[in-house]
Amino acid sequence: MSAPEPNRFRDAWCGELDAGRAGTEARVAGWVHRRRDHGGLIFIDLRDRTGIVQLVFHPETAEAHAAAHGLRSEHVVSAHGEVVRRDAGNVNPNIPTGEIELSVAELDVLAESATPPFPLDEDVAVDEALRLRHRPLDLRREPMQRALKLRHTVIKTMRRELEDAGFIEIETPILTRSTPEGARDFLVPARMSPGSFFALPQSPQLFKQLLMISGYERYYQVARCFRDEDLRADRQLEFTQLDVEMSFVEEEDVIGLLEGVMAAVFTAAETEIAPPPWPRLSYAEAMARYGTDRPDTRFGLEIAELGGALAQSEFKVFAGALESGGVIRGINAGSRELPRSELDALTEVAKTHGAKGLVWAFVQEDSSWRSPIAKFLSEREIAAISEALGAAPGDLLLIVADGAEVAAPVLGALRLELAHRFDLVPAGVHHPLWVQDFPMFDWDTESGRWNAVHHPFTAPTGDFSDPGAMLSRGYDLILDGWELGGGSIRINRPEVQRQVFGLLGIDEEEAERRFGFLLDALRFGAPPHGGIALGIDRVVALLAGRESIREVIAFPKAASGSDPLTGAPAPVDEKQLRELGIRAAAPPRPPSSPGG
RNA sequence: GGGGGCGUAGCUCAGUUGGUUAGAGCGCCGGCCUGUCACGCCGGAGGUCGCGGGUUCGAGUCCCGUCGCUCCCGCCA
Repeated sequence: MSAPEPNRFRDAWCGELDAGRAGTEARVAGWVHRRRDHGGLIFIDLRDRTGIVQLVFHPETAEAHAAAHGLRSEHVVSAHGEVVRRDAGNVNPNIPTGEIELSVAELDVLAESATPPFPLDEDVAVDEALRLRHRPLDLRREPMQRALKLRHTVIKTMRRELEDAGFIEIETPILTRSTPEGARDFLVPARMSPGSFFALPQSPQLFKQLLMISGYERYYQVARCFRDEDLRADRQLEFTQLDVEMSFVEEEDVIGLLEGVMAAVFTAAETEIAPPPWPRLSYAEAMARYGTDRPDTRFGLEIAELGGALAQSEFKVFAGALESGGVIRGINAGSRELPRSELDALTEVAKTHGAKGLVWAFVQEDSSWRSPIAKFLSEREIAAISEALGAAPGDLLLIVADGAEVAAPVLGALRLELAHRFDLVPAGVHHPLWVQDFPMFDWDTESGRWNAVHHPFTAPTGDFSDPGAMLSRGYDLILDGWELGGGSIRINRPEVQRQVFGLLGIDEEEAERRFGFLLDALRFGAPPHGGIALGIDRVVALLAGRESIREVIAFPKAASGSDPLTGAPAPVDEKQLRELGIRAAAPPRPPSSPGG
């Protein structure tokens, strides 16, 4: 960081004073990080955005010394004095400025601070609700400063890489029309059209496609997106994505571009990652081997297919699953001796994800099983399962028999649970990969129609006469089990777009009403195009090693969807509602306070 | 909407089978201290045990409800 513009508050950064400045005068400003008042000598650790420097107050400089005596945590001061090299015995090797200190001649107290509600000078785990309520203070803490600086670095690098590749950033509307990403929309009542609503964008999807039709060819945007769904550690009501779209491209072009961008981001974040190209996995393979479309491949525990070994089984649970078109799959959890309570806990995990039960078996020295179902299986079947799972004496085997749509996620969840429980994820290792060849449609038994697995603007491959077998030209970027982003080659021919709408049960009239502007634009020469959207919050959280994206967002919502800082959402005046022509069906709940 | 976890001093936590006046460390306030850097020493203040109800001679502890935070399922790419 370059030296600050000199003014009456400061002419140097705390964190950048060094022995080279010894013997010169300097003026610094910042917050009181810690004080050590010896009665005679007073030491103050002064903090600004660059770091910490020690101020020393000698009794001989009576005025400054008296003022220093009254300093408390987080008071804001400006100090002027001489930069002095510390004696060898007084050097503090723990801070970058530990070789020097500022011997203060003049001290200005610019603002006092109430006692902070939680410590800012050490990295202790403080209740998150309290941190969010006092977010401005929380953001002073070093971990948050680091996180937000990293976020800036990530975004800056993304912009630089895309600009170097000829992309331009174009803003798209925040007040727009509901577009079907599948999530619930946030609505904004339109005062000038009573009874009508804007929707906040779930993504700039249609606008970026229109920009391709408009001939910009290479667009990006750091775009805020909104989805009115329940929150999670990796999901907020509003989030930021790097939105990219390009013309005259196919999958390889987009994937190659993004690998370059992400590799540059990792470099900028000083984090190791394998050089591109990164591995590809088909959706079918990801589901079969890892039980999820966003596999964490940093550890093994792959899922194995056991149906072949059990085709003739007389064990009812297995035979029944196979007869009804289901599967039998398992995981070798490795050499573990688990008490009954832990097996029950694993069974609970399986049930949470829809399994009716979980079969466990310990492989004994003679290769026989200790398992509740051992007596129902023939020796040959046991041997075949053990073989398929690569089992050795001491291993714990977990088996699920169910429909594939249940067995896969159950085993996927068990895989993660085992990795977590037994600490199988290697530290400091990152595994990127692409998942491709998603099904284009899936059959929704509830509504009795086809759904778009990605979204209805994704280009399909295959034959419309067999929608269930069609694949999409989509691709997801997965890193360590996090879905960092997804995109696709889009439909650029109106007749294909109409066919997809038709299959989804959207008739001509509805298509015209909801997407007429897109269909119309497609008539005037849409180039082949495709793109991707990367979840920036997730990218930063992953690079920062944080479990939750709240840790890399300056002012996030709590998991309940409210903002503990501002109290949003909050009731509004009756007058505001009248102007908008709307009425609240329920009286607003009074703003709640803890313990209220 | 459903399930799990948490809620005790400003902060982080302990609190036995239900039993007398609810504790510790840090922080805070006061005093002493001229080389500390998690300064040290002495003294002090600080509690609606989230909130409401119940059981009991007696509840931080047991029961019911409720609020808040959080993780997960559903939902959401």
